[in-house]
Amino acid sequence: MKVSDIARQAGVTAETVRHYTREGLLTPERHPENGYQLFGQQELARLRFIQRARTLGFGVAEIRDILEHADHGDSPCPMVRDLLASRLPQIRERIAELEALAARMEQALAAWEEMPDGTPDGHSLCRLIESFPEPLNADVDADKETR
Amino acid sequence: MKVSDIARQAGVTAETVRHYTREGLLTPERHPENGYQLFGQQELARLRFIQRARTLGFGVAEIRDILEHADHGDSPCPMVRDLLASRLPQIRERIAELEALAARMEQALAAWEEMPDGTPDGHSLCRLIESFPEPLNADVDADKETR
DNA sequence: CCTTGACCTATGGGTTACCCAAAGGTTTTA
DNA sequence: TAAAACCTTTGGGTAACCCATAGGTCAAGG
Repeated sequence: MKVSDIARQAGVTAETVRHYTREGLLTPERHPENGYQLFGQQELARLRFIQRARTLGFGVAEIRDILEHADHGDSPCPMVRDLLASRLPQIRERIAELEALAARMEQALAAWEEMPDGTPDGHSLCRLIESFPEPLNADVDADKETR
Repeated sequence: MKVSDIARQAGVTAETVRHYTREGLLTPERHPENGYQLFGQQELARLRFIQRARTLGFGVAEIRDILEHADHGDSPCPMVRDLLASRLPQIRERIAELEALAARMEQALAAWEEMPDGTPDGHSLCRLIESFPEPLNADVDADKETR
């Protein structure tokens, strides 16, 4: 199998496969003559494993560690459980942040229904934004990479 | 006011202020002799405006556009409303993704209570992960940059 | 007056998980 | 056999900062 073959079978792009290979999660053989990467069934299983791990929230570096453990014959399961258990509260926190953000956005949209568009006058740039509560110096960056 | 003064007053780091300055959101004067950045009350107000906009989910590039509109004497309010209205559904979608992720994580943790840690045997790397439903080729990357 | 510590500057690299373009070699197909 | 399709590596982009480095500046105490 070449790159795009395994990619198609797993439902990812060839670029993603190359990315995992660069990161050491996949270790294809090389065709001795043309240098093409050659993947077998084992690599396909590995790729599917990676996908499942990704859907569980594991990062690429973590998956690499998990795979290395397994390749050494060690069970990665305890590590997997620990990672998952420690990550879950962070996800919940993130959800709460986003819900707060959505609530602020809705509140803004609702309030602005009955507020005139003001032309910037040196004291105000956009009342729609300035009428908002001052950030509490801690939740300012509470929505990193939302966009 | 120097960089760290305005930063303190707004509750952000000096690095953040420098970042906004580099991105053109703040345009401090320069001390002619030592090249230090000098901020006045107007810049402080601008910085606070930026913070409010950030808590509403606007990106730095968008805020720059908003500020430029205002600086040209145009009301940025309609733009602000449109941006907000178009972003809200994306936030909701993201929340739904994260909730699905949290549910998968909890389901995994629960199921693994009664599953033995297996040693990798060539057919299985980690059953805890492999016992999971195959990603549907679309939600694989549904949780980008969660970590 | 001078030293020290706190602060300033600009530059460049790191973070995350990929995506994309370019330049050039290879394989497949019509 | 020539074009289409695919392969390779390299390098740059994404978002919003954070951090390290090297070197200049300033305020206060001895």
